[in-house]
Amino acid sequence: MDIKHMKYFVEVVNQQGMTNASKSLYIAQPTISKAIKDIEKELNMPLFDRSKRQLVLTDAGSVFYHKSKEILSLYKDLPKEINSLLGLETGHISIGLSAVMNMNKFIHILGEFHQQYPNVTYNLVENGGKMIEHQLINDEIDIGITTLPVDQSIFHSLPLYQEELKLVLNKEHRLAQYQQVKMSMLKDEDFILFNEDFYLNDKIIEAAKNAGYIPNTISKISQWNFIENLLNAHLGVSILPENIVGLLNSDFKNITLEDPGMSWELGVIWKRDKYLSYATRQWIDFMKQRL
DNA sequence: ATGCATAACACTGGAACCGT
DNA sequence: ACGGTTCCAGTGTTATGCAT
Repeated sequence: MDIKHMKYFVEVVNQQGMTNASKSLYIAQPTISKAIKDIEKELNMPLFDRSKRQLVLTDAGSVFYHKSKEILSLYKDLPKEINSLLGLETGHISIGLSAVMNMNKFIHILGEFHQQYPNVTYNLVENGGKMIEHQLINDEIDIGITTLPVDQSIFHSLPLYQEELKLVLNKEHRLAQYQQVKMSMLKDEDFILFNEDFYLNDKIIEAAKNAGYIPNTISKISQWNFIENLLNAHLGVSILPENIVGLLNSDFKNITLEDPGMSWELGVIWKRDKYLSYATRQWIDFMKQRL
């Protein structure tokens, strides 16, 4: 059994079948079949339940899958590790960014990190908090920036900053004259919310429920800058973190919400029990120093 | 029809051997 | 010591069988 066996096995699981795996790996199906048999022979236990139409992982197969992924990840990062020992400090970091955050703060820190480690490259992906957690669990990204708290048994976290959530509406709106508003006063309003991938969405719906109603959602978006157009068109009101409010056109009115708990905290999170590349570890250390 | 397993065969690279 | 040849194990392919 070697790295190649593990690579084939992981691909069979990922592609949900040997035939699909053979296609994605550009090799013949029997090669895969034989490789899986070889592993099973060496381990002396089946990795798949073949009695069903589709291959199903056995308990042993599940353990082998997760361990193989770890080993393949270690193997992939080996050249980078060696480079870091030689002082070349190269690497690549995939970062999932909350689509509801002020990017300027983050980009500034990234810029400073780049000065120190110019050979490190990045993949920046914008998403909702739930999707970021999902991507971290599936090892699709190395680091996420999202809402805290997170499940501490799955993730490590580092708080970034806390901010208030503000009601944002058109200046001509009937509530625009108020300095402070309660959620209960928004009972008859149409809400422009984020989609279900966003924890902000959950928070707003929960606050509305606490105030005794289910918010009437007129539109669900995945990019905060769409809100500007929808507010301009008098389509409804929205609730946004104050850092995002600061980026909006000044023609909108933002109002403090009196209800308790209308704030949130953003933080850096990464998966527990996962091997982190040299570049990723440096990035986390750098963030810790900066914060 | 589709997907996995098996058999037979081809190709490749390394080890062993041999002649110069 | 060096270079050429042979052998063999490992890894892949195609063809085909079998189960669902």
